[in-house]
Amino acid sequence: MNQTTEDKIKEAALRVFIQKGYDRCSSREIAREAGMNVALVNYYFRSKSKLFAIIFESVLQDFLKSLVQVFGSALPIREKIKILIEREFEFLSQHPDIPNFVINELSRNPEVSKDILPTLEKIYESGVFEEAKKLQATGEMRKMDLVQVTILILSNCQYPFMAAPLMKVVHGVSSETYLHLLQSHREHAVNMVLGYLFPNDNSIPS
Amino acid sequence: MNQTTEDKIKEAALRVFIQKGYDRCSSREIAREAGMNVALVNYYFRSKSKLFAIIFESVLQDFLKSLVQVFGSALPIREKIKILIEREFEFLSQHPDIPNFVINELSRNPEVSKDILPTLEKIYESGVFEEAKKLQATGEMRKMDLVQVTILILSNCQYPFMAAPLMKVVHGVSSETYLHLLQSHREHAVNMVLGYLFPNDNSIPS
DNA sequence: CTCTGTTTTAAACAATTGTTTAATAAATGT
DNA sequence: ACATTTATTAAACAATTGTTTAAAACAGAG
Repeated sequence: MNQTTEDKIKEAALRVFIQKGYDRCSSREIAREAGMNVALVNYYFRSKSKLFAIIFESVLQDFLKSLVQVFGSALPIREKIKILIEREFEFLSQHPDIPNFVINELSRNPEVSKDILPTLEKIYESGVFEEAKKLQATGEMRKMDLVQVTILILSNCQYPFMAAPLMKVVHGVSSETYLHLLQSHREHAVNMVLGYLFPNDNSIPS
Repeated sequence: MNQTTEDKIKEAALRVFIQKGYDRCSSREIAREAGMNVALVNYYFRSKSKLFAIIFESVLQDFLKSLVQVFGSALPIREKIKILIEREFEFLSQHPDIPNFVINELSRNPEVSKDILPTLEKIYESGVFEEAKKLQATGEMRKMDLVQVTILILSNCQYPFMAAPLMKVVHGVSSETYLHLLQSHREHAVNMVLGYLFPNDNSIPS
């Protein structure tokens, strides 16, 4: 509990922003969550939107961390994808509402802090795309646009968590049973994606 | 243009609600979009939330229509899934922001109108789940929870459209090239999902 | 035209929003 | 001890929100 007032505000803002989004919460709500006066929010961060920019940038960094770390590793690409999917499921199990949050706020304001660019460049510098192109040339990997490969992977990681409210309505399942389902969904995601991207690989159970 | 005032409000509300969500727009904005006074919104619909309930229910119906129609058809299940994916891509190409809209508003208020229940029951009455279980018993279809089958299918249809703002940031592509990518993504979704759900089927190109 | 009911408008309502101000409390340095 | 920043507070600001009111414009019937 030995944290500064500024940090208390940031933590409260993180919780409130992620849970409700920028427009669905008020400065007063953040202050209340942090247990202090409204004016302090602006005293430390000048405005609600400036505070949000700080929070959003750090969330986006966290959100992209796995991507950067895994792609930057020295593993063969098949392993990279496998580990990436597993890490995503792990991360999303603990932060299931971050994908929706990021996508919503990006669509509200697509301008993104330039502090993110170096992070993104790390992915490109890792050479993972060149590696993929080589494997595609030899026929080991299915030939398809590499943006689509990203879509393919993230679809099967993030959507299952994002769509929880919808699936609960459609299938009438509780939150607990749904989250339990997602646990066993992880290996399906791994097997399906790898099986499709590397059709000649027989190490994947059919 | 021979439409009644009530309909003009509904059309404006549909546009505004879907684009911005319930909390990010005002009654006055809807009225302005419809070209009339604010008070008319409440004159015809009593309140913003009652208007929203009407709009949301019809959007949800549209959103689930493909699911109901395709599953209710007489085709073999493999064809059902194939056509469902293709229909989803078609629908989402024209309404790319509906999935996010539905999921956001459901997570804001999970209580759903009971008018949706008959629609959902049609899916169960179609016998598609029994059909799937039979094929799973014979080994023709991969054995997995049928909720997960739904997740698998919808992941690869809806997420690509939902994640457009994120993908644009990560890969630095324009809206046009991204939407173009999604067109060719459709067959990948079909082939991957069918290939995974029906492992022994050789009619799918590897 | 006149009456009656419906539709539309401008104006006002209280509540809430983000933000600022001015005063107080706490901390810091001398 | 005092003086000076720094931190915190309550109160107020104008703007915007959803909603209501009361009057005006319009419609159709007699």
